[in-house]
Amino acid sequence: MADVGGIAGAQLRSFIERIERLEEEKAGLAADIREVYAEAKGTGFDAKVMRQIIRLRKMEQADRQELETLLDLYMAALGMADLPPGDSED
Amino acid sequence: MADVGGIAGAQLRSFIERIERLEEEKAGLAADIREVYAEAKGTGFDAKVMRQIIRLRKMEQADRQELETLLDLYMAALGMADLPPGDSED
Amino acid sequence: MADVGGIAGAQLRSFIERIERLEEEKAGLAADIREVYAEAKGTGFDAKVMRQIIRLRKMEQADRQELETLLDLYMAALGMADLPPGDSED
Amino acid sequence: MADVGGIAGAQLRSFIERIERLEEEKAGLAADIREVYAEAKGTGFDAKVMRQIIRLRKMEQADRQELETLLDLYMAALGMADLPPGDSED
DNA sequence: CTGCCATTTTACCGGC
DNA sequence: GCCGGTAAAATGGCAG
Repeated sequence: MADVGGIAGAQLRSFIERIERLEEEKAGLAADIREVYAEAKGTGFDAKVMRQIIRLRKMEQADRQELETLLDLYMAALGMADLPPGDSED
Repeated sequence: MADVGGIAGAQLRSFIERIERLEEEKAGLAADIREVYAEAKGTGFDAKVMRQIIRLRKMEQADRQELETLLDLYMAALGMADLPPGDSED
Repeated sequence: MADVGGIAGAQLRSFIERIERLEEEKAGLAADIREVYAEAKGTGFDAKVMRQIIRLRKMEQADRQELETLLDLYMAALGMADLPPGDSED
Repeated sequence: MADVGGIAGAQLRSFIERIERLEEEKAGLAADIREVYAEAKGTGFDAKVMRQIIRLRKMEQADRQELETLLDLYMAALGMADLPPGDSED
């Protein structure tokens, strides 16, 4: 610990408050998201399915990134420069 | 689902994208929070202690909320109004 | 998985069954709890209020725990032992 | 509410304590279950897969019960007595 | 049958 | 780099 009861106390307090503020904003966004789900539900969509879709899209994106990372690795290993995106073929 | 292949597709897409956007912002805030922890750590504070403090503060606040809820419940059970001031209802 | 189709199958089955057994008991207790709530309701108590009280008590207890944890963390950070009494160490 | 501050208080306390006791036991079982998962993990099994299996088995069992319930309904509708299991015909 | 709450499960983050 | 614990998300159950 830095300095119990000294100047560090004020600094710690500052850090804590910054974090709490950010967490509040985060909670606000979570609330917004819930609202959107609710609205979608009101329009006849099933939230559970929607969540699945979003999860899937995220994973596909992650896979894509992983693939690109792997590609970069291979290319680096081969001594080839980074080709512009959109030119990869399978 | 509302209408597979119909106009609902566009609507669903819109909902999904709104959510994804919000989630992105949320992830951004999470990153910010991590940064603050890192900065604090760099100044000599222990993240574990900080998290504990924040958790404790949140719980104290939650306790307060719980107590109020309990009070409201009791008052409702006793047939007392506890309406917010200025809120008239017919 | 350890060994598909080998002896591991029996082992897995054993784990699964142990868990299922425990879950059954757990479900039994949940049923018991529901019964108590029902009985209380029959005596004129409001389950919602009861739940709130129980939640509050649990949180107060949790707060206590958190405070102790925090204290331990501080003491550890300050290099103080906080060993249980009677626990000698060389 | 029954009687704020009267004899009901003792009764309420009793109910609360019974519930808290049961919840404690329930928590104990949850801990046991976690232990089994841990043990299984130590033997090389993946907890996530195990959970999936257990969920599946439960659903199958639920389906079976649903089927039996449905069968009972049909039989009742047909004015037929409860036949011993294994004697169902379509 | 809808909304709320508890529980459970998954994902993340820090420690060893 | 993995593991353990901790926080968030999500699912399921319950009351109204």
